[in-house]
Amino acid sequence: MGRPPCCDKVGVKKGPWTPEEDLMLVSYIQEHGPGNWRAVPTNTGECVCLIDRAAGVAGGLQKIRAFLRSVTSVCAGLMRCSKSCRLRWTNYLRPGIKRGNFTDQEEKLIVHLQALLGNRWAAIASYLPERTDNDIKNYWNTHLKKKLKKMQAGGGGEDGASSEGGGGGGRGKVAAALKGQWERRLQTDIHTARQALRDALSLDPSPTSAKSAPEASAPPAGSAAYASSADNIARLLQGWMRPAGGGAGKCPEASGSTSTTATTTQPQPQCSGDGAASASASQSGGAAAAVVAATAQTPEGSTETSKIAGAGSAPAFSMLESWLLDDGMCHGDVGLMDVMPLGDPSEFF
DNA sequence: AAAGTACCCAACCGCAAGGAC
DNA sequence: GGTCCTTGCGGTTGGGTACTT
Repeated sequence: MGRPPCCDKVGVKKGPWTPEEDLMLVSYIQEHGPGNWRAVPTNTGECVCLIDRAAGVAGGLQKIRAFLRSVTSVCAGLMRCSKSCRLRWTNYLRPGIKRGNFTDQEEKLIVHLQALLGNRWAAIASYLPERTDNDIKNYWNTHLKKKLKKMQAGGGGEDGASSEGGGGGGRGKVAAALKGQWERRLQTDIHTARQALRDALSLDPSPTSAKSAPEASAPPAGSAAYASSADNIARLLQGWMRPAGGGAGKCPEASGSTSTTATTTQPQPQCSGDGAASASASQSGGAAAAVVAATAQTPEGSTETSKIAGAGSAPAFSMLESWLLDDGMCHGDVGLMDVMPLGDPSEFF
């Protein structure tokens, strides 16, 4: 048999993405929505027309248009394989992505989930709607793994949750037992698996614990300023405006402040569809923001937008339960971080 | 100041699952 | 039912940057 390569190896560009490539991709997705990645490399030649169409939104588009026209390769479409396009979108460009600076709360949640789910980064990422699996995976490999190792080596073993540590103290055993329990049940019946998940999470539904959300370490859900891809694109645009000094595709301010064109955006209730996205566009006022906001409206983006954090709500167990367990519920309505106050990982188990 | 080393992260690769034909 | 195609996932790598000597 043998699977054919996802694309011709000849003439396919690899390596870091350039700002113009990013914009082409975003423009394409604005028009067609995420998905059908196979068609992206061939169809992205349309992007200049799209940008023309959007030219009235902000003056900055004139510059973008001029820039794109100055790049001869633009009209030939993206010289990228579909896989690369999808990855770039999901890991970097899609709306609602928060980059860098993991909060303590997020850190703990990742540790919890890693203990429960193992290295199923996509599954873990689904509980952190504004983080990508790649981001979480990187963060785990570079920070958390070491941290946990240190803790265990330090004798405390505050968190026996590491999948590698395995041993640890009694708490680690409990965690392992819970994990095993949950997985066994998952294999037998989805309903019992749901119950197992409930058991494993063993949340205290009391209002006191619900109120104990660490407001200092994490912003209130309603006002969480998650960087949208408008910010991401704005950074790219910043890169354009500068002399091409650094490596292509690398944003000088990749983890730093947002540009002047992009203001902080509110969490967008993506599942509800349109309003918030366009609001974000008008707030940002930038060309890329308009492009991105329009992208967020695409109806095909259900799989993408379902990961996007929405407005917070009172951290009630019923909400958490729904969020976690209801297949039909759009996960974009509320992020787990919004409903699940986290304490010490060791307390968790 | 230069060289060496460690760290971080974006991107690639290969595999697997699911759907279409 | 079999084959091919597309998408998603997890592991790994390579290049850039920061830090140390």
